[in-house]
Amino acid sequence: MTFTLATWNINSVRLREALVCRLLQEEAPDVLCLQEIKTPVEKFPLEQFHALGYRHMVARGQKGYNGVAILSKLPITDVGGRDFATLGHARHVAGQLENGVTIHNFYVPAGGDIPDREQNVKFGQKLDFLTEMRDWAHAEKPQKAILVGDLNIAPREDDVWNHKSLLKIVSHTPIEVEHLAQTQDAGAWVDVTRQDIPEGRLYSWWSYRAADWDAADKGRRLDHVWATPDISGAAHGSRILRPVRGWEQPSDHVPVFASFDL
DNA sequence: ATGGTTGATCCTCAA
Repeated sequence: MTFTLATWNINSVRLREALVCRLLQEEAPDVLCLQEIKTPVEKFPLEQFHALGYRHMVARGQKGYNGVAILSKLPITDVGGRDFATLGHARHVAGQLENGVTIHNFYVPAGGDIPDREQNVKFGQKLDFLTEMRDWAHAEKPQKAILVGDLNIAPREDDVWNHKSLLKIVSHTPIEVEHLAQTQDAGAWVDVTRQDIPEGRLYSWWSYRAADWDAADKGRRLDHVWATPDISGAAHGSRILRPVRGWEQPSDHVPVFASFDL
């Protein structure tokens, strides 16, 4: 059986309910992982997604900020959501499909503007969150697992529009890239997007602040799909849906897709 | 070096 999964930072699911419906209708992923739903779970707009065949969901929400959800056509069991770095934020939820695959959906803290934990508490919290993800992966020894989400780090030189000019910009600093690499190594996670598309620039986010995001094209690859080695060979068909950034009243992130033959 | 935009909620903070 082949299933297709997508991850998308939606930046308010209540405001962009229609955009989610459009993606579900046009692309029909079996599973859609959302970040920054910005709502408590009880106010999540389920009805239209249900009507489109997405009858299953696991989620962690909070009022106004953060929040993660996994919408699925396939039955999915809630297997927990952890409060990494003890921030009291809804930034992780995990679900298990009937084929035994576990999906972890993450929204890693953005980290503020100054890349120094002495001057900026949020940067320290971001690094601590990644360190706890590393320790968790080391202890968990994940198998048949997929980890997706807005990890808020663009690790490679070709994951950003200009490597040199972003070295001191939060999301591409060497210390963040090192923390992300340690998290990835601890779970033996394979970067599925780069397994499928090893060469060339890839972006999944473009700032709202650019006058013309498309022409300027100052993007970063902040959104990731990882898999454990026992199923990474089954992955194929990765895509980043750049045109979604041009939809009406868009999120600043676009969906990242991957398929698995399992 | 600076300012640029968006969303939710409260009149500012986070991204």
